[in-house]
Amino acid sequence: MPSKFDPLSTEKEILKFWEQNKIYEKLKEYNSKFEKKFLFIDGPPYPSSPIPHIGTVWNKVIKDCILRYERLAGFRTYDQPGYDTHGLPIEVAIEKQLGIQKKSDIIEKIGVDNFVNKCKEFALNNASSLTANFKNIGIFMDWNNPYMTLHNDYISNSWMLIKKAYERGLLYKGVHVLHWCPRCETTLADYEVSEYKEIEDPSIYVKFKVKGSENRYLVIWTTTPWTLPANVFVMINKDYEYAEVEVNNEILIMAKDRVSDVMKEAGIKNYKIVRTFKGVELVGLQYIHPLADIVTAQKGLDNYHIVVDAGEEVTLTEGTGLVHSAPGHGDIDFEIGKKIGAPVVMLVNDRGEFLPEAGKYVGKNVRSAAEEIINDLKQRNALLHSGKVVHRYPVCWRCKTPLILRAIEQWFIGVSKLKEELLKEIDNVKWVPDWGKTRIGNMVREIRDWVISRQRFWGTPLPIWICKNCGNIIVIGSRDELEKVAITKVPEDLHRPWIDKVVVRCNKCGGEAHRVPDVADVWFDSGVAFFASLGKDWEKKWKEIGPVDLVLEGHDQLRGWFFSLLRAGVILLDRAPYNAVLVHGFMLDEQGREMHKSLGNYVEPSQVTENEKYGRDVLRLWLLRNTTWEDAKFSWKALDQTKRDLNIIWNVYVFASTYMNLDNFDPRIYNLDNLKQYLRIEDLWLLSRYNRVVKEVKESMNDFKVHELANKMTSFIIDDISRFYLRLVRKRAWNESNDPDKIAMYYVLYEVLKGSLVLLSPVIPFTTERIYQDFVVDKKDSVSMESLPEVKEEFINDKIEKEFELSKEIAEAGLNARAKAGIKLRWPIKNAYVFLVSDIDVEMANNVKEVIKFLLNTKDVEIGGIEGYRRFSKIKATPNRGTIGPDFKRLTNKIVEYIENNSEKVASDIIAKGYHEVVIEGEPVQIKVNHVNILEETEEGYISARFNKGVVVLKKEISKEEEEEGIVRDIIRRIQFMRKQLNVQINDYILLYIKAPEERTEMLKKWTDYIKSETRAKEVIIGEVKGDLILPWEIEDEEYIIGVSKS
RNA sequence: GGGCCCGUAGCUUAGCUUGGUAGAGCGCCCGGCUGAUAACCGGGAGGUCGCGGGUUCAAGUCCCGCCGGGCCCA
Repeated sequence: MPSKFDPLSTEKEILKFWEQNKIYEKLKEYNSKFEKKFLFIDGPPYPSSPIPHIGTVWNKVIKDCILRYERLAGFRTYDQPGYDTHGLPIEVAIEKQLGIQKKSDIIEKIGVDNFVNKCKEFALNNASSLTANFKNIGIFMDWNNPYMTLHNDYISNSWMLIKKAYERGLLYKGVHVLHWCPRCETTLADYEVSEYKEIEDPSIYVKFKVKGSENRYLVIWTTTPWTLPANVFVMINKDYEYAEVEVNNEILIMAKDRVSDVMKEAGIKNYKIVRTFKGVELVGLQYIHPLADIVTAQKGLDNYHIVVDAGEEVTLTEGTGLVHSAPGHGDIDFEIGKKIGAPVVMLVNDRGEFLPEAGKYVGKNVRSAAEEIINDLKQRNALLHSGKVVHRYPVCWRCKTPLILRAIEQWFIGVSKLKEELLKEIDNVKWVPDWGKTRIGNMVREIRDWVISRQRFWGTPLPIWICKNCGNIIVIGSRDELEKVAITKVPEDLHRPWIDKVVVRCNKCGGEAHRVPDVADVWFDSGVAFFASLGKDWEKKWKEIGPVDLVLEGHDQLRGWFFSLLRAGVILLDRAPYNAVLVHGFMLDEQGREMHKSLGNYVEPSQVTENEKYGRDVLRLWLLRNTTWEDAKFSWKALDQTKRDLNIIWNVYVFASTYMNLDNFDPRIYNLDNLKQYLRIEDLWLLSRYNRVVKEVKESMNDFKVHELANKMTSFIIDDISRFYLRLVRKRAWNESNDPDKIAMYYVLYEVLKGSLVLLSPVIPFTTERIYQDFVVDKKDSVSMESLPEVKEEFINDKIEKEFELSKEIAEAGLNARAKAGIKLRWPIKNAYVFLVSDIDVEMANNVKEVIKFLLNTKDVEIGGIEGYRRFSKIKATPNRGTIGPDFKRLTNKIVEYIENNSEKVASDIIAKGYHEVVIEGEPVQIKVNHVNILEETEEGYISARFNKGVVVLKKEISKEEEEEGIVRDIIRRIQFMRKQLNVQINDYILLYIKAPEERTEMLKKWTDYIKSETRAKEVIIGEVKGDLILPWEIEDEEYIIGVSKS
């Protein structure tokens, strides 16, 4: 493998390798033989744009990581991607393309068939482009076989849900007040009302004259004057306090607490509250509608124009405490009106224009008519005040037109009846994280019936036929079923307009039944994915491979897709269709804002993946390291760091590969049992660490915690292997012979690195594939065909890991002491002293004495109890809370304080007798050695560094012998540098010439053998200036001239 | 108005399910080219873990309230 890490060219190479060697196809074939199954259903993205958002890339990379991991884990993995291809996003895009302004133009000018075909083409093109982008970042899914909601098999399968709902008595056509887009001319469900805009609307106070009075008026407030022609009654809260307010000889009735605000807003300064009373007095009061003479629909409504108690639906935060109600244009109005038997007056057509029943306003757009309505009110002395208000108003999620509310007849599935079943089912699902369950639970408690019909073209046609003769409803569950009852040809394409022409024979009267014209809600399309995507014979397939093992999407899908899947699963199968849900966060910009092209903060994935500084795996690793369910902020700095980490990982494999290849090491001819006796303690430590990490990672992945996989594996390779183990074992690789000591090290390293490669392959598949092809000798076609490494519990050794942790802590303190004393690490010292508080720590440190010596670069190390520090120090005691707490409970803080205030006395008693006695709050207390840490201050001539388990002491002064060896090591270092400059290979010999200061010449002659062996020199000639490369070096203020030649 | 999430060193964050003396990277200060890698390695300083209560011998971690920020519903 190349020694230099170059992600961009590596990744292109691997993309080609995968393509040319059909790696995915081979993997699929290989994987299909596994016994256990893992069914994954892809949440279908909208192919509305060919370039994916980084957040979408994160989504795909998480999915890819999990799928790759499940394959390694031995699961037969169902990995079909999906695309959501119907609905308003596509329709609006095509309308724009074709310059269509209104729905009727589609029918009259373009033709529905033509329109539908263009929608289809658009969706397929974008899907194709997205697919290429996903493949490019290494997403191993079945891209030749995506499910698409526009496929006829998918549509045919999906009909079964509606039929099942019908059979269960859940399907109905009914009237509800729903949001309506007058431009798109379709209803929208609540969950599609996701966009709001700041909109200016009229804010008017209107007087409704009390019937039978001369000058008494109910005052109502509205920002939707267009709903006044449809007014049926007025709502109050009977428990509120109301007032009669005298203004210009008129009595205005409103809530007492609203009087001053209303007067202020209306600019009325002269008014008087003449009476206050409970709202109950108003109930049943009749009023006269101010526009009755010009609104046809108001005829016959006199008896309904009364004041009604609506309880807490009426608030005092704004308005007057009297609420004008138009059941045809308001949700709450509708529900209250149903209770009291009031008629539903709905005066607006699909385009947002008034119907003839609106009388004077017929044909006018509801928003445009506001001014005229306000004028008419004024002329009738019914307008108290007219102003403007800017408020957040819902707009169409695709075309941004302000929505209106209309009571309209639509097709519903009565899911509110299934509330208890839904709540029970979410308990049976694993939610990662837990709060996903709490959230969706709250949604279920507030669930409303599912409006599944839409008045558009490009969608799944509702499979509902109604007999023209007798009105019988026929619900069809599949294409096969339709063919059996159709008396006309069933077209290949089940879309509108062709499906509209299919006539069905009525099974009741023999008459002709025609399809209702509606198409289905897009959440219907995605909600049926778990079975509709299985193709023909979905029921048989479901029995084989259902239920879904995992669905995985952003947290917005709790209310969206996860919810629609859940509803569909319970309706169709009486169960949640999935076993587990993983929720991921959103990708934000560096400031925490959402990324949008219009905001100029949008980063395209290719800015990372095609950047020679980074690459695909850098992006993948960084994405996966973020905590999956939390929103993440994009960060170039974090990508820099990730690149560095990947480089270190690469170098670990370069090191291992280089030396193993040099020695022709073949792991297949050895086994661990034979090599066990040659293992050093650091080998055992690495095996312990490795098996522990493998175990932890497997546990993490049981919960699909991919960020823990990514973080633990990279940390293990970088911290444990690169920064620690390789430093310890490097010298073992230099040995020329096939020494078992070296082979043992190679064997352990190979096993660990190979297993690590496999575990990392779901995270960084490009890099691991490249390394795998060079590093692994017993290899398969691809790293992705490997199996997860086994956990060998017998190697997990708490004791060794603690010993090595201790050695690190000792080394850290020792290096600190060196730095304080100004002693370079390269200079060997004769002695270091380590004093530890705990006898157990002393024993452990002695077990890793050789490691400590190496790490400190000392010839010897004296390890002992903390009392040994007395030779160098004065002593003190500090409290150890971890042991005081359990022993003394509530006295703990007092004892801690006592020890701190009597440090030396406590310390000396403990040293002398093993304990210190004191009375605290009347209780005798015996402080023992394990209750404290004994620390001491260092004498002159020595330098120490404390750490929480003890102290490391070094002699400040360097001896002559130590100095000589230090200089030799400095010389050796320069020689290594020059070898590199000459491009001398690791196993090549050199000739060496060294000219030293006169007083060093004799000294150097004593060290020539040492220098030879350390630098791989054939000869060392002292005193001559010669060589292919000659450089002067200044070492300890003296000049040395070193010459190097290849031999 | 209701629900959910987040708050740890100057910056970015791990730790929380399973309570025990708070870790990492960058930045800052001081060192180093001990034959993979200077795109590297080492040491140090720096943290009232948003605030206040509670449970506990012991709380970043569990419970309650508040403050600030974000998302969803209305």
